[in-house]
Amino acid sequence: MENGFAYRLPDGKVLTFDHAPTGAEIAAAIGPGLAKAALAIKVEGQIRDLARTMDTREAAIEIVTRKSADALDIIRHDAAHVMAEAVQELFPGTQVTIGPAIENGFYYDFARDTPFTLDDLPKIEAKMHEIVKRNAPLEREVWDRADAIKYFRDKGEKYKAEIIEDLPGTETITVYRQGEWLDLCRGPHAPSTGSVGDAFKLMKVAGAYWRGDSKNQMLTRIYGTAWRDKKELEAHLTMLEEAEKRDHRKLGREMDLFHLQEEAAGSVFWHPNGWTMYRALETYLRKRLETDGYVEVKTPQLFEKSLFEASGHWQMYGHGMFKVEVGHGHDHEHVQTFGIKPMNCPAHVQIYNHGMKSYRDLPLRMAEFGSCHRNEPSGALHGIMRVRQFTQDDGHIFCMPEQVVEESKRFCALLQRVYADFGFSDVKVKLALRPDVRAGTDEIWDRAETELRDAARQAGLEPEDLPGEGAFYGPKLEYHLTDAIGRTWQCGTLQLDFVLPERLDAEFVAADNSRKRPVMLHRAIFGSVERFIGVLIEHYAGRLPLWLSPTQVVVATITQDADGYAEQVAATLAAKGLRVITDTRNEKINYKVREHMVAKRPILLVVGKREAQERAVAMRRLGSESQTVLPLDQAIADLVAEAAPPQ
RNA sequence: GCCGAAAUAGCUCAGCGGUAGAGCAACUGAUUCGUAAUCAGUAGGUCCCCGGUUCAAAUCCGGGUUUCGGCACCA
Repeated sequence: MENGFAYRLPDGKVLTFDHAPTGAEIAAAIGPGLAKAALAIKVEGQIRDLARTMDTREAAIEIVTRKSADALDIIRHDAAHVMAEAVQELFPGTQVTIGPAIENGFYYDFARDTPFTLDDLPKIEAKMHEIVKRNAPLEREVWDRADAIKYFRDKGEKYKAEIIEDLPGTETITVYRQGEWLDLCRGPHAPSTGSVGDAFKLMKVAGAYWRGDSKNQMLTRIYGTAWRDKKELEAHLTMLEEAEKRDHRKLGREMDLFHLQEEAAGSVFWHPNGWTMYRALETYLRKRLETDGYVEVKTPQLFEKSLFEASGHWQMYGHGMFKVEVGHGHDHEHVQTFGIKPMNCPAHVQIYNHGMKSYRDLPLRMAEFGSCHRNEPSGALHGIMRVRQFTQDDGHIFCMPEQVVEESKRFCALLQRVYADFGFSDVKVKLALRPDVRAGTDEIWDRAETELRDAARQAGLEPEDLPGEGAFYGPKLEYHLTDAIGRTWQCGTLQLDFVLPERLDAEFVAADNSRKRPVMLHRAIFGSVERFIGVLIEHYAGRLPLWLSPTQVVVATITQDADGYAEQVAATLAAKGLRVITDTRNEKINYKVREHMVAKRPILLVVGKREAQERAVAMRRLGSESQTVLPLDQAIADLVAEAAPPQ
């Protein structure tokens, strides 16, 4: 096409023009219905405003409508702008900063002396609906850089001016106008504010630092959710309610698993039920580790600070450690400073260093359920997910450099096997690469990063790179699992360390009789046992698999006539190692059924006169509306098999 | 740590200057019942802590603690 313009649609059809058309013109050329429904145009995979004129003669294009996968981002970004306009109309003097689309919605950060409160949201929401109804066109304008800075500065929008100043010189400065209001924005946007529709809701207010830096001023952020239609919005709100029902703090209380209290903020009080679950989990993992060639150790809580100075932790993380000063001598005049361990690695190196190691001893896989304390910032604490005292299912593999890939691969396999036992089949891996401040040469980092990546790949996992996120002592693999409602949690980790063996002088005698440094792999599968239990509670919505359930079986009677038989059934089950309780209270069976189901007890065996006569039980499972009557012997055999931890 | 909100019986919550309340749970009694709440009664409180204002504070004000929602942090 010499002087023509040709654009290819997703179905392969090509549309031609004798001039450079706008996206809107292309949509109109396809059909009037589409022209009306169009929100934006995708040119070679890049989303643009419909009003923009095509700047290439040929391109693969696609019209984005409300139904498109990309529509939500546009709707949400538009909604953020509409919210900003609403806020500035209602609260003059409020400065705007940034307002992107995010997962499930959008937010906008405002600078204002008095932060917004929840009470402001209905007003803002009402104003937003008004602005959407005005349906003002969203018009893109290209501005001169200096003019733009002057404009925003004169208007008192110093944050916007600062954003422009920091944009690279090559960046085109664009502004979007919607009626009387305008905002600096890269776009793209739908043709008018009406496209936002009415399926949005403002959710919460929060503080957020300007540019995400805690040294900067705190802004006031408003979060909203926005969808294609009311039905989608309702579905999202229902999903949030579902997530709330799974909250481990709520279930932890209801199932009497644990509690937290003021005097020990960030430390868990495990109740008998929770501790039973905890021990079941620990026993299970201990078995897995044993099978995989680990030796288990136990190391101290408290260390003289010299050990942490030698390892480098005192200097790097001293601010987050709990420190203890102890006076010795007559008047306690000699003060000795200790630190409660925030991690187990220095202690494990001490065990490694005890006695000369030969290359024949490697790899040495050392595991510990190590209790650690970290003085987490108060705002970081969250139920048992983020605590100040936690137990790492920690492990360190001391190996020769040439064993790193094999050991990493082996660990990936073990981790995947463990996760699969809980139904976590979707595991994502991220590879945290060298940070700016780091130990070791570039050659060492090149090799370490490549080895971790290769090992993950060989284990069937494709890592996503996280540049700059690695620890100062080496790169790390982070394992993110996906729970039953699609949320991801980072639990496992595998970190390569070529600094600590050096600092703590770990060595082995090589085959050629020379002294060499082992490589250290730090690894954890659960991460923090506390947090993993929190994840499990939410993943299973409290309906734990039989082997993890604190109470596995309840034997409940219908009348007192069956009490003797019930005790007999319970005793038989207990003798087989099952955790069983009896409920012979003088209550109706309806009441008992409800109570045990609400308490999330997985198996209810109801016995009355009939069952006692026939040596049978009526089995009802949590989540089931019906029950099965079966012979006692069979029920016992079934339950014993089902209650075994994964093998 | 920062911004905002909250804290009342074991739990969920009402009360918002004038005698501390409800439902569920607990306890006692009656009921002996066939698969998600039987009935009646009894008992239960430093209204988070420390100050202040007031004739009078759960309530208003100040400081603190903890929790919640975010942000920042997460060896």
